[in-house]
Amino acid sequence: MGIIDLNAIDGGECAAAAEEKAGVLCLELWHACAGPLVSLPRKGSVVVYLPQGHIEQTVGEESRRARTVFDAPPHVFCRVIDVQLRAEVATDEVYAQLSLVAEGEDLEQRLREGMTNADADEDETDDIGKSASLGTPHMFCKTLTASDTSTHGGFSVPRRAAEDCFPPLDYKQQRPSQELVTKDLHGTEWRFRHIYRGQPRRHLLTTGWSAFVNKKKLVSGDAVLFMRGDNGELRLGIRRAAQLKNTVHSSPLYDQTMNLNSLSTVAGALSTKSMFHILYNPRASPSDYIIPYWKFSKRFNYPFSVGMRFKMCFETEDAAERRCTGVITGIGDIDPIRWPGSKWRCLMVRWDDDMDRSRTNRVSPWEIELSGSVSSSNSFASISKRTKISLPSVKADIPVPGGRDFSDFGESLRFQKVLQGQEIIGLRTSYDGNYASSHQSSSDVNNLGNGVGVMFGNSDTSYKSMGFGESLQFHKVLQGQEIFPLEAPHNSSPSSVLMFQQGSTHVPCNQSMHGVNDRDRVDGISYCGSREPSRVARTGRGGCKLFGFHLTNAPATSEVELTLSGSPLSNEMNMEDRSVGHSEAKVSAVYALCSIPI
Amino acid sequence: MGIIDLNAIDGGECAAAAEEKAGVLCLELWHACAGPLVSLPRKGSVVVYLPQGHIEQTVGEESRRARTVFDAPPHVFCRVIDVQLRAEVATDEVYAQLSLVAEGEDLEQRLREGMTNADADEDETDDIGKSASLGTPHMFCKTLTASDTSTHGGFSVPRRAAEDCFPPLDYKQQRPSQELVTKDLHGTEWRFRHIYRGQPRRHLLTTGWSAFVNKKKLVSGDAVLFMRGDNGELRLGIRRAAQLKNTVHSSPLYDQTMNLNSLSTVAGALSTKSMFHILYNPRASPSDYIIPYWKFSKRFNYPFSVGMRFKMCFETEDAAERRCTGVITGIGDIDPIRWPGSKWRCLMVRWDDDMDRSRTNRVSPWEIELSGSVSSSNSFASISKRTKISLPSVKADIPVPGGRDFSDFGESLRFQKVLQGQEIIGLRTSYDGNYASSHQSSSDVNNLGNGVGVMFGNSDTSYKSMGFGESLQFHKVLQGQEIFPLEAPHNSSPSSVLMFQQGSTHVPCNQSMHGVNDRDRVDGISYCGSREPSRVARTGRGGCKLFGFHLTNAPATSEVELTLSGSPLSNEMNMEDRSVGHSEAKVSAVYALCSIPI
DNA sequence: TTGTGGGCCCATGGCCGACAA
DNA sequence: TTGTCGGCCATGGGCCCACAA
Repeated sequence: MGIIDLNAIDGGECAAAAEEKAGVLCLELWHACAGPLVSLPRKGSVVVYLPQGHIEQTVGEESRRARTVFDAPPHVFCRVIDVQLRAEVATDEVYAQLSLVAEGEDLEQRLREGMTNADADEDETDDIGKSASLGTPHMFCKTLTASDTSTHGGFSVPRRAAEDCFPPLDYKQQRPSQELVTKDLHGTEWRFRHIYRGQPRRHLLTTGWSAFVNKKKLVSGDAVLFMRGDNGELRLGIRRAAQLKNTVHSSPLYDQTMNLNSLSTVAGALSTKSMFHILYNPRASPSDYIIPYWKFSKRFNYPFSVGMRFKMCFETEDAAERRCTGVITGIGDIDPIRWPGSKWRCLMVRWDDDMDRSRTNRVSPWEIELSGSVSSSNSFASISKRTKISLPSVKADIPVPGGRDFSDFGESLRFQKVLQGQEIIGLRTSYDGNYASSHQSSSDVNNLGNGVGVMFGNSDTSYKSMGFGESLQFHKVLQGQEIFPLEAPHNSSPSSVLMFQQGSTHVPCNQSMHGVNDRDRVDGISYCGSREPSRVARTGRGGCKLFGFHLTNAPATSEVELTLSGSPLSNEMNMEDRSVGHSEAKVSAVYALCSIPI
Repeated sequence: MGIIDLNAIDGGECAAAAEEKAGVLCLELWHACAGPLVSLPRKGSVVVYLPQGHIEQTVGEESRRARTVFDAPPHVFCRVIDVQLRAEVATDEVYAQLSLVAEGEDLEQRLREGMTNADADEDETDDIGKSASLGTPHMFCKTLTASDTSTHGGFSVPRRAAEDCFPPLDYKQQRPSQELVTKDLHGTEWRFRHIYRGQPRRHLLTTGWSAFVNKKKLVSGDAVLFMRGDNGELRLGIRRAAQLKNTVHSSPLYDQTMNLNSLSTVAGALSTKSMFHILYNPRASPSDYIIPYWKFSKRFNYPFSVGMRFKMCFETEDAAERRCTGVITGIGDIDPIRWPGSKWRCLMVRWDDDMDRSRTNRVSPWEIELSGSVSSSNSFASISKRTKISLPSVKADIPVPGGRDFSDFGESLRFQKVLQGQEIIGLRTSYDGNYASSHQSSSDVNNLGNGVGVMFGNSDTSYKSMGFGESLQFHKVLQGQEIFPLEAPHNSSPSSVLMFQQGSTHVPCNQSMHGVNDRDRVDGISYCGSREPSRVARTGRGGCKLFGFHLTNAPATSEVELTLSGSPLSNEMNMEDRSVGHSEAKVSAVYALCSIPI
């Protein structure tokens, strides 16, 4: 099985005309699967690449490493050399491989000088797929019901959809039926029995449907797309419900790390202005980190201020577009230490309809439209009238003297006060001891515990050092469980000790086990520390001690690296990890911090 | 599920006495699964480590790299710091993690001076497991029949085995039954319904058995072991039939590369005399590369000569020991370039019973016992009488002046004449061009083609340089196909050009795709070049050109690294490899050469 | 003594219309 | 118009003994 070239629209490379047509169909299918909100940049156009967002969406070891070595500006202007449409073999998830080359700084200079319209062509996004799909309306998308995915029955085809997309049946027959031959994004063939029966009569897919559901691991809530080309060829795609996409190995990240440029390679390519590749999954995250130049430049110097109202489009669960409104509650870099001046999700917002609690409270300027005045520049008088909440405005670019200090963000940033203030002081300690040398090496660990620690604090206090003599008791660390977020203590005293606590806001976190095959993969681990909020608990005998942990300042996600020590035989630790067979184990996890209340 | 510490025999670290007992049981179980021929060195003893054999058993990228950088003597004397018994999570395959430290050269010096009995204790192997299992005969091992593994029925327990290992049943009842609770090497619990029924009555495992077979992916021919500890606790293990163990990811090699010291790290540790770890699977290969010192030293300077007869033990398919006899047909280093003076599989042999064609025709001196005179040193007079074939004896240690020349091995080594003569002259060229820069970089490729090349030849000729202007036409490169061995030309002219040719001796070769998950893994590729033996063919348009290849002198295996160039859209190349999406692809493969006739 | 196969029961998959939202 | 349910049948898993090697 090979990966079908979804990009044959360019022609030239593809000799056979039939294949080219299939390519066009695939291109449409790709966009259909990607959803209405996804648009890709055109080949040859200029985009803005935000490494910050790229790292944020990259999970695991690769991201961890990149976060420390990535020394690139927050906004990189790139020329799009090539756009390749792809689909995950395992999940059918669509993604694009973008080949980019960093542009010279003159372009950026022009932008900073206010020449925002230079080289800005609003039409530069790749709307081929969209317009093409408008030209061929023989497509439908249905969110699967419980009955559709049950083993008990088949797939109920909406009448309009069947009449539109499937070859017509002879309705004069008692139970007209036919066999549908379809191909997915990979070119794999799927055959279904299409029958028109029942009382009242309806279109159903029976034989073959169950196998499809099983193979694609579809669950109710996922959506299937059927698409008929002009030549009558049927294609089908799937669009999964937003769910656990965080299986590292089923995501394009895998390729990213293994076969293409790793993040560190990207960093190198940026500095040398050579080409690099990005596997870009626009559905993986609501915030894009590849932005058309015109879109970015229009917003770069826009005078946002707290209180402004705005609109923003989301994709609803049934893959439809939905407009939401909200108000800007704060402005400020999400990571002023590492990415000062970045616009990546620099706007803090509150939504008018708070029904969806999980929605992000940080957006990037180019994601939103200002209410009332969409494209014009300075007509926010009307916006000011609507302002209901008055919060102190914060200057966007915060100076970072010495690279280690940072300013007070004001009250509007209070919710991230503690966590963003954390910084690493050389804690990346790997202890590869073993039975033979563990005793002599334990002194090193103790040194680490006493001397080095995580520095944290905020502008109200000086840095506090937390030693590592403290240890956490680890309870069951079992396969399939989830990792809980690091929570700040409930009392806001700056001297409180960070702790691991079982919380309600848990983020399914796939531990990145480098190259582990599917059978052995650790899908998630869970741990919880003391339940008392004030102080971490000392472990008794047998448990695993926390010898160190490590926090980074990456936006909206943080990372903890635990060095555990303890007998794997103990009841208090049990982990599907071969390295636990040794006396030490290291656990690295990345999880979101953005939803932590303080 | 965690990895049970199988090594609790040491005590001390493990607090609970019950767990310690379980550890003892696991140790026995480990040895039972490993088979009767496997013995591990004792902690603290001295062994001889043969990097050559280690590399030979390590497949893939890691081995490829190690083969070029490993700059260690062929025999390294090491102190065993620790021995950890392990079992593969995926396959239950047993292996051991050995922690070794290279000893000073004085020990080796003593050996070379003939003090073969110094520090040589024949009792130094770890026979705890064996003797313990002799002390607890409550164990049985049964090779699974078709009925045992069928979904139709359960597991038929041999009567003696059931009476020996299982708790007694009340035979007065109509159909006595009980539930057996067993644990495997990982501590995972398996419950079976044990019933005594049928006409005639017999012991059966019914409920639970099928799940076990499915989960462990047992097939008929595999064997299961049941073992009852003194406390009545039941353990079970499996011993798979020799089969496709060549799934890279299911082998301990994975850990080797990822979590522990890689081979290159071992090379470093050897030079600095620091500790290194080896994941040692004694069942993976018939030849051990970790040898007890006494065993090695007894044979190191032994005056082997062609014609000597010997005995050797093998494990038969039903896990029993079997003695085979043969005659030495030649003596010589398997790789005089890289490992001069190595004793690793330096004896060429012919077996008396040629029923098993696949048996190796090279053995190491310590693997065999000389017929008639086993332990005494110089009584090979009787052996000489038996000599039937007279071949010229070859001196074992061949001088390698300048590190690049080599001597004629004599007629007995003729079969490896051409291939062993090859050597690399700095060919490891990786071309990571891309669309943007491929044109300007092509000159580099041409430079490579004209200037650098593989040097090959033998003692009869001077070195011949083969340029890389030549190119091979690649036909279908498809998933699932196999790679064919590199064959020397059929005419023995030393100026012949090495070529890729479709041959009868193909070796299933797993391409090592670093960290690829199971679905995407390239299981094998095939290629064939021109069918005319004298000259490689020039490719026409569209095909893939061979820009370079690379041969190493590793024993019994060789390696070719191909740098391909060509459009992946062309009909002549199609590969399940995403990197082919670029203009270049690199293919690396390792395969055996030992069975190539010339 | 034990490997294989047939008999039998039952759980599940899967196709159907009934019914109602 | 279409989601869910009960009816119904086919298939296969799994427990039983018969028979024979």
